[in-house]
Amino acid sequence: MSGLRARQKADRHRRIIEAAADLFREAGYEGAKIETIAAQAEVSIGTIYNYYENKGDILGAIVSMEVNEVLNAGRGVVANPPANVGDALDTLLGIYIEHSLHYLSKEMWRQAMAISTQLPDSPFGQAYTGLDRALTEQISALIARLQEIGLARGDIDGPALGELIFNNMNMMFIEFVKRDEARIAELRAAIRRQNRILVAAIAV
Amino acid sequence: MSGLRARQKADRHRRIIEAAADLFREAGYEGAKIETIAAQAEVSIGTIYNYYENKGDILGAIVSMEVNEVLNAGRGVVANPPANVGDALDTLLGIYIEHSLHYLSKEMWRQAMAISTQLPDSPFGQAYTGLDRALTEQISALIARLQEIGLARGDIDGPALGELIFNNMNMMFIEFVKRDEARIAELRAAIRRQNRILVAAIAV
DNA sequence: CACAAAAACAGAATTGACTCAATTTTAGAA
DNA sequence: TTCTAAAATTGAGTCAATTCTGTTTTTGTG
Repeated sequence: MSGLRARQKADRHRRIIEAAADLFREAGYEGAKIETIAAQAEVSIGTIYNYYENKGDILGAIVSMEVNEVLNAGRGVVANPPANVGDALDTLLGIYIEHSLHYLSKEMWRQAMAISTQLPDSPFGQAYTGLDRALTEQISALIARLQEIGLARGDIDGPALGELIFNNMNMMFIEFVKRDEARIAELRAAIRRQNRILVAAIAV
Repeated sequence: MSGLRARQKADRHRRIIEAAADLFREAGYEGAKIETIAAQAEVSIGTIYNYYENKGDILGAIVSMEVNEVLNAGRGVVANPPANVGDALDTLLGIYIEHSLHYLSKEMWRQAMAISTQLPDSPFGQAYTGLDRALTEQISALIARLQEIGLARGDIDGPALGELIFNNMNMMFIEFVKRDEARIAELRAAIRRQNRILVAAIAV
């Protein structure tokens, strides 16, 4: 039952993603033609569209892998947070940001974000919304953890705060990927400055 | 010197924008073909591209008008803010949000936002970044005003707070336009809930 | 008023994402 | 092993944004 067909399918998925990732890196998202991806993956154009609804979904598959890695890395911080609110937030958001350009270029991020708002109901659009939610929840989980430990005030609206922090970081990240010359260190510093207001309000 | 050519130019700009706005409303952004816009504006396809770099820039011109109206409306609130921090913020952000769907549909917003991150260096991409900045600064100006009046603590980092509030609202607005069934009232309520944390931290 | 240069216009040609009807491959029943 | 239905693949064709090149209009000068 797990026969040939399933194996070929998985293999073709892999070949398409690999070819696309290579070409996106080399030529950029716009520069990578479906025709070229198909050729490099040794499948036809039609097959690509059998596996992915549109070009954006191919990029989406790559972005999802990246974000899932980030979520994974974040778990460690939530389980074992630094001993004060400011550092805990900075560490978690730092992981998100530092990881972000490992596999994806700024251009790829720009495209991915654009597609996710342009086609919110496409497979990737929905997946992306889910990833955002997962990140938001991880931040909320960190806050809940800090409240448990007694590092953050218990009367704070944790979920709302998590959204606030994620939304702000995400918007800052969008502006960051829009400017090629923007540096990660500056991004982190700016976010720290903004979060300082919150940290002051919620630290015990 | 201000002769025929300049007048024709202004007239063609107007005709293109009007035709595009009509068609975007009727058929949606994707559904509106450049060919049709050109026909309705009584110019050729080539001429449209002489006036706008790409389809997105046409939408951009419409969005810019809308946001400028919103900025204008916001000035009144900054000049004469409600007598407490929570209401002042709610009133200003309320104006932004309530105005937002006057001329633009959610689909048009989705496209506009997507384009602004996809092509940050296109004329519209840059304009959009400028508009975001102007909105952020207006929020910061409101905070400064509240600090002057003595309604907000003077030791708060106003500019950073302005960014935080704008970024959060903007991200919430993006999620709002991504879901057709989302309602303005719910959006405002969610933002109020998030801002409550900030209001508690900065109100005198 | 002519006329040359500059600016604007026009629309056919190009390009690249995506579709679709025909063909090939696989699964599994007889 | 043979056969048939279902699943998957293929690539030529479609569609719409954008480009490009030749033509027309405007401007300012002699």
